[in-house]
Amino acid sequence: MKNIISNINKAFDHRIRLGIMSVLMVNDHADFKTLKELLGATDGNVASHTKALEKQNYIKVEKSFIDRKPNTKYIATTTGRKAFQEHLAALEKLLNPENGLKTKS
Amino acid sequence: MKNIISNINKAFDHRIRLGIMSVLMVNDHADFKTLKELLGATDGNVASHTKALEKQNYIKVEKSFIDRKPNTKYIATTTGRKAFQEHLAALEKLLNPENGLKTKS
DNA sequence: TAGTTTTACTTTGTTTTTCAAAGTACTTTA
DNA sequence: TAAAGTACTTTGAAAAACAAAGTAAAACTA
Repeated sequence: MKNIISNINKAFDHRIRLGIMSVLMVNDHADFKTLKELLGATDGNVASHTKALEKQNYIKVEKSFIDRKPNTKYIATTTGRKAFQEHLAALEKLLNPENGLKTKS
Repeated sequence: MKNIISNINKAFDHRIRLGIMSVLMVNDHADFKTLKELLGATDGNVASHTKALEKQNYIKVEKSFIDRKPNTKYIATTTGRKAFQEHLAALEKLLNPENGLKTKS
């Protein structure tokens, strides 16, 4: 490890994306509206952050019609779950005071 | 709490700022060069992220000369320490799977 | 059944943030 | 005293974030 933040994943460096992943880790899927409400985000915000995670292959999208209305369902991919867990491990390591951050005694 | 990310502090939403605060939580101070090396960041990057934290009154800066060379020392303020600890609490709460993120049984 | 509102998103363009290269002001070394 | 190094700061381009506006179909309303 070259530096103390090298294992922190840039893709999860934003609270909305962190929130999306957290939701998708405990639920096998969540739809657009659910994410929007849980995160208190605007439509455009949910759209762009989910798109960013999709681009990285961390989540996938399934579009269908439920009750004749369009429904967009987001699901964390295996890659995404793995990446997120590694991110959490990196966070824990960084934030744990007993981890060599002290520069002098 | 209106939504699951409302207690996550936007000011710490970036890995470099997270790293700076982590370092300043365990060390009573750190200078420019130390932060730069620990974080593996560029000069401009350290400058702008410390400035952002300074603007929020989360860290303060002390400038002096050591061995006739300019030295910039960063110190976490009481406000900053408090804000960071609250941020960590919010993160833990969000990331703990047993915290009401499940939308259905 | 024509018009209005709502739902479920997507697109757009502005604003904000991030970033590293270049700049500054010294000090040190040759 | 010229060149190189140190310790930052400034700058401006590039990328990201954001919410307002747009779209399209459904549902309600008169």
